[in-house]
Amino acid sequence: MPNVVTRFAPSPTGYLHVGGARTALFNWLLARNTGGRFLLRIEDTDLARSTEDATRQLLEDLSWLGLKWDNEELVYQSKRVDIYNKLIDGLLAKDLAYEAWETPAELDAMRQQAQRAKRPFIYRRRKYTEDELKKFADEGRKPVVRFVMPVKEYRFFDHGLGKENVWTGRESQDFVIRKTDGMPTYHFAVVVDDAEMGVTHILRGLEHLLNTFNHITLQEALGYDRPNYAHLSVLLNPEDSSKLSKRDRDKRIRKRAQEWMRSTKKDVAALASASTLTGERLEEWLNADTVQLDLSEQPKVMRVVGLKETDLPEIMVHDFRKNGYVPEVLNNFLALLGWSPGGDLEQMTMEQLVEKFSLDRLVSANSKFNRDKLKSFSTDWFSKASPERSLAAIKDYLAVNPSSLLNQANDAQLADLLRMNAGFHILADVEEKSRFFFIPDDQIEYDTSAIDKVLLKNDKAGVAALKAARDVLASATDWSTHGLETTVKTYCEQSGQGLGKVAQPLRLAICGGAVSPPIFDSLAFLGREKTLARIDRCLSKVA
RNA sequence: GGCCCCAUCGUCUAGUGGCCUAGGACACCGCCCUCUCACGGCGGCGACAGGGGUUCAAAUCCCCUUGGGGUCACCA
Repeated sequence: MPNVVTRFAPSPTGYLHVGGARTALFNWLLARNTGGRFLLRIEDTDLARSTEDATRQLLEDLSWLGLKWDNEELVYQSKRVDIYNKLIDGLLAKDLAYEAWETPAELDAMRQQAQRAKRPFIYRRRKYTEDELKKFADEGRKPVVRFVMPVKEYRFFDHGLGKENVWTGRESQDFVIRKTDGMPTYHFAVVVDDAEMGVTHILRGLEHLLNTFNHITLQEALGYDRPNYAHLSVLLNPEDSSKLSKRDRDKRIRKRAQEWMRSTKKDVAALASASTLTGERLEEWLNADTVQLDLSEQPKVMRVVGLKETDLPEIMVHDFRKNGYVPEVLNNFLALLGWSPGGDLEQMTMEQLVEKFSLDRLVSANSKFNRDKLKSFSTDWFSKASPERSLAAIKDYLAVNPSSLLNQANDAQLADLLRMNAGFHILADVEEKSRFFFIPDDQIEYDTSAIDKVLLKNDKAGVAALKAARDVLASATDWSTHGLETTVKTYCEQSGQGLGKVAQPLRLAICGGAVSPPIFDSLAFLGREKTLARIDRCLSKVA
């Protein structure tokens, strides 16, 4: 396959959705596999929705994934309006397109009428009388331009489905190619740009399957070659098989907020004062699925109802990054959704993915996005990654999590934390298990059920063990992981106790709970002074 | 609802007419390891949606049914 050119053409609506990331990845892989080019184009013809900030976020995610595009100059459709208009004027001159004057409201009424009559709404060309045209002009109406779709059979070969797609064209209608604001529609711009950029292969979501009939017809009218098409299966939510959507995170928060109000018997006013949002705003949000909290409001509610960032379903590439996934893992996992290298091979490097990728191994059935499997890929990846790569990963994680306490750690300490947490799934797990190191000694909060179980049970056996262990540690000469292990284990043997009887009280004293990295690593990392201070504070709490 | 696409364990998938008593991975369950949580090791549970054909032979080809998804914008 010589001279393959693929492209990714997102509309800038913020951070990159994983579905979009997979589309970008497949296009990138095909280009790399064939020695071709991968181009990036920004589809910003919807002026109301496109912002510079959104474009920046999109490029940030794409770069983070490592999907480098080959065009130095980004193509922005909004800057190419003159080109589209010239071509549209050409179609108008050839009568392959025409001006249509219905307002959105009128079209809406026509659709409703069709629906009531139980027939599909199909827009076909109609003649306007002189009077009508004069009336529209007097009203100051602006026309759209519609493309004449011939009523005939359409067909194209789909490399994703591996079959020819046929459409009778009975429902084909004259679709809009220029909006009243003078911008081309997606259908027009996409066809022109793909042709002008020399795109040979278009890999896109299955939701575009029917659009393809419009696009190939436009190509014929404009005299363009037809590119190769491959439509990719849709990524679905594992819970309800709905399409993976940004709203899923908001949905999760709303559900939890409702549970919280029910179980604590609190009302909206209580939630409002605790979260500092207005009751009005919360009321509106709680009662309508269509209303979403914005990114600054979400954390306020989450804190009150006890939701962590990692409890929310990751949807945007940025979400995965913030939770401590690494691009190699996300790419690997995404590649396996709707494609397979064959056989039992699953975990692959980017180089292997590039080498193995081919269109004839695309899988046509929709796939559910299984985060458990992604997480296990991450676990495996970190267990094999070099210390240097892992260190770079956690520094990137901390860069997008500026409020993390681990930002206080230097590189050597971060490397140490990664080592002692070996076996972790994602970097957010390292953070969760290590943040206690960086909390001031007098702000450690003790988990009451852990105190009962570890210290108070059996007539305060744990308290006695902790006191004894304090003395042993206070006189320890070697405060290294290994030295502490020798000291404490020797003490345990001499006093005839299992290590667990001593380690758990110590763990509770230094971190406030029953879970931490291995105890000797933890003690060594904390240091003698802080360790003893925390033990003393813990003992005074239970006294 | 019309039109279109799809269909192997709960999930991602291998399978391209005989190598299939259907393989792997995740999840789940049990045992082992163990200073906690994890990691790890060993084992287990678990699928060709249903019905008709074609063929010596069907998970694989064809048809119907059922189920799931997509799409019906001056959004992309």
